[in-house]
Amino acid sequence: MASTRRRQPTLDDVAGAVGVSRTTVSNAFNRPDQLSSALRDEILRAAKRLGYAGPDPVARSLATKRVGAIAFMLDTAVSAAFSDPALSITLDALATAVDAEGHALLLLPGGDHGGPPAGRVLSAQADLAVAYSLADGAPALRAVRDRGLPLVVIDQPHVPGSARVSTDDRGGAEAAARHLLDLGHRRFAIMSAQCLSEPRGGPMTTGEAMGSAFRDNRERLAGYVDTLVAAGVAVEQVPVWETSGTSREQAAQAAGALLDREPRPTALLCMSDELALGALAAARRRGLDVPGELSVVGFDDAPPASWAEPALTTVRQDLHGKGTLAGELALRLLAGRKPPPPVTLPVELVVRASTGRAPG
Amino acid sequence: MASTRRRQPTLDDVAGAVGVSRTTVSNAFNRPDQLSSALRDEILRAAKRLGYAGPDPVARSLATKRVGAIAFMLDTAVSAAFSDPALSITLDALATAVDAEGHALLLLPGGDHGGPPAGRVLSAQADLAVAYSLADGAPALRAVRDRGLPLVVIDQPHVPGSARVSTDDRGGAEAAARHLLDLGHRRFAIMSAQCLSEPRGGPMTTGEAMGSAFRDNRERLAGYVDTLVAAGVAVEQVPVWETSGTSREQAAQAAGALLDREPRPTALLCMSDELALGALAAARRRGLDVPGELSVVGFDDAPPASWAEPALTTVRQDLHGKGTLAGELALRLLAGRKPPPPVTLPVELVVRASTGRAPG
DNA sequence: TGCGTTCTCTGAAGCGCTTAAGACATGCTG
DNA sequence: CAGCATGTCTTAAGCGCTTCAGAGAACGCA
Repeated sequence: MASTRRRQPTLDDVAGAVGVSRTTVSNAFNRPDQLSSALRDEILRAAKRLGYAGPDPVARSLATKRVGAIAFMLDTAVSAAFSDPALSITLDALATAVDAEGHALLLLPGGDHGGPPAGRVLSAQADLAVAYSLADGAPALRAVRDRGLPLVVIDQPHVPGSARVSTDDRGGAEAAARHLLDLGHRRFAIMSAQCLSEPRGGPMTTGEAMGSAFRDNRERLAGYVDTLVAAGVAVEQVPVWETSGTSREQAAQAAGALLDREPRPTALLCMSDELALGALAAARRRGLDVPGELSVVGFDDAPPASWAEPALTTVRQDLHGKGTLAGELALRLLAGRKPPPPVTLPVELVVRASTGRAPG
Repeated sequence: MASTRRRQPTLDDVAGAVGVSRTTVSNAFNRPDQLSSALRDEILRAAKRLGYAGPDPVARSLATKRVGAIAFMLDTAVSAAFSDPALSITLDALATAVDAEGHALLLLPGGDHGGPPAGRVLSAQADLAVAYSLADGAPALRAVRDRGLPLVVIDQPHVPGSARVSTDDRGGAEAAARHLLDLGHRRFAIMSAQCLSEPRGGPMTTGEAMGSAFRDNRERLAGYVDTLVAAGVAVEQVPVWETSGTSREQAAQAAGALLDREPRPTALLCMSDELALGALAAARRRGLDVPGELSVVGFDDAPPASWAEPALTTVRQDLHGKGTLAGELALRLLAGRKPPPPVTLPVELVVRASTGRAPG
């Protein structure tokens, strides 16, 4: 295509130049033990002279039925992905794990329906797909199945035939809510990231929120709500706010809306650290003392949680371990082995400085 | 391979089932105008019935000589990439730009020599490569050339035949240094990220630092040093510290080492916001008032710079624009057009609260 | 009616590589 | 010296798809 790129030499060119068969040249690159080292050297020299950089990856893949890449499917745009430390860490661990076996990551960012467009998935050059927190019923998942690609899902409902790793979202949320109840709080508000496949932004009822297309959302919400209900909190009075995006600024705006309500909540349950950090910013702007007048708890325990001022009370999950495990599962499926039973990773409440006794 | 994955049907299977030629089935998927819509519907129905999800991407690529992916080559591991907001933003903008034309990003993380291993590049399934701040002479660059892949370089020395976009690193550094000189500072220290291909961590002379394998490092350093020298500062007295990694904690440690020296510097020139934010943390731990006792300036103006406490004085570059431009250049090369002359994007000093008059 | 178009569909040649199977010469064993 | 293993290289059949160059039939127009 590129006019500047003139035709690259092929195996046949090298074979012709040296006067051997194409197979021998292929072996020179792939199976050095299959030919005399003298001939091999000659072939490699000729290749270099002709500007042959080695077997064409695409042609090789067609012949071997192996690409050497793993498709990573996100719900969000790449931007949101990278600005979310929780995802970054998981992705990194995954990349490291599969890199060891020579697999690179092909990024398939989200489109409009809670995941990448099906067309992208169908034409992706990959041996396996990893789905990270896609919306239920995302078209991408169907496309993966149609193609017969092995699949690893992270923080999503189980897909038959695929490997799965997820987090004890509900347990973590319960622990967070219980912690605040123990501190005497009774007026709560909940901050949620995007709930529905079609993001909206703004207040919603707990009922609406429970209809979230995202499993981790539903689980965390259920953990909060069940715990509050069990403690006798009138949950229909608990406002839930969906942020309009994932940036910290958007989180701050959402938190502001919640904090400007009367009566003002004394405790904010946030479904991620980024939301919680936005809430801290909103509180600061209003001159609200945290934790004196407002307690905030996050989820994930990503690095910024401990840098924050005040340091964030949050639910720790092993992000790195999650990614590593997902990578190992991927390698396992690629090796032709069966997916093991789904794994749920434990969480742990980390109490820091952003939560305190309820005021008054 | 995967024993669970049974043979997927091919174009021929569909053609056989419908009783048409393979070409016609191909056309049904790729060029709907080449056949009657009745037949097309029948073919699509048959495909669905047989579980044929569309043309195999690899085979299609072999025939069309087009993959639909762009290799993104990093110096660092994926982790560092994602924890660096400057890179995240650039990468996102790039991804968005090329996504519009149907290209996904293939991530090639760094190995040991200032970029991904050559072997990974040679076997990467991509139509074009983007190099982001690789070390000079990284093997990956040679591999790209050997393969005859089009190349876009970001923040790197120009490579003949490739497109290039970079930042006015030197100008930005000069502005930062001048700002501090104007505030009366005379005792400086410089914090640098990884300088050499082989990271070391620790103090280094400005001479060593100028031998950095990374162009942006050299340029920023030169900007600082030239400006200080021109103002009569004894530059051999200015300590330079290379951090041992890119995390904020590592930056804080490096800054701590600098702040514990006697006489303590009153101004810290940091080659990135992340380093500067680490420095703020180190100052806080030591009870140093910023900007009363210490001024800190960063580079990049990524979002966390303005959230910081105190908000960071820094050199703004248009990270999003840089990524978008790189993406456009990539598309341009893919369209077979010639690379335009290298572009250098302007920068701008943003004065916030982390810099003030020199104490005393 | 005759002839050039247009519409549909087919044949066949690749794209560049891997790999099973086999040819041939050589060395080794008993 | 027969017989067998070993080492070296070749032949040829794919991998699954795209696309150029037609073949026929149906159609329009003068």
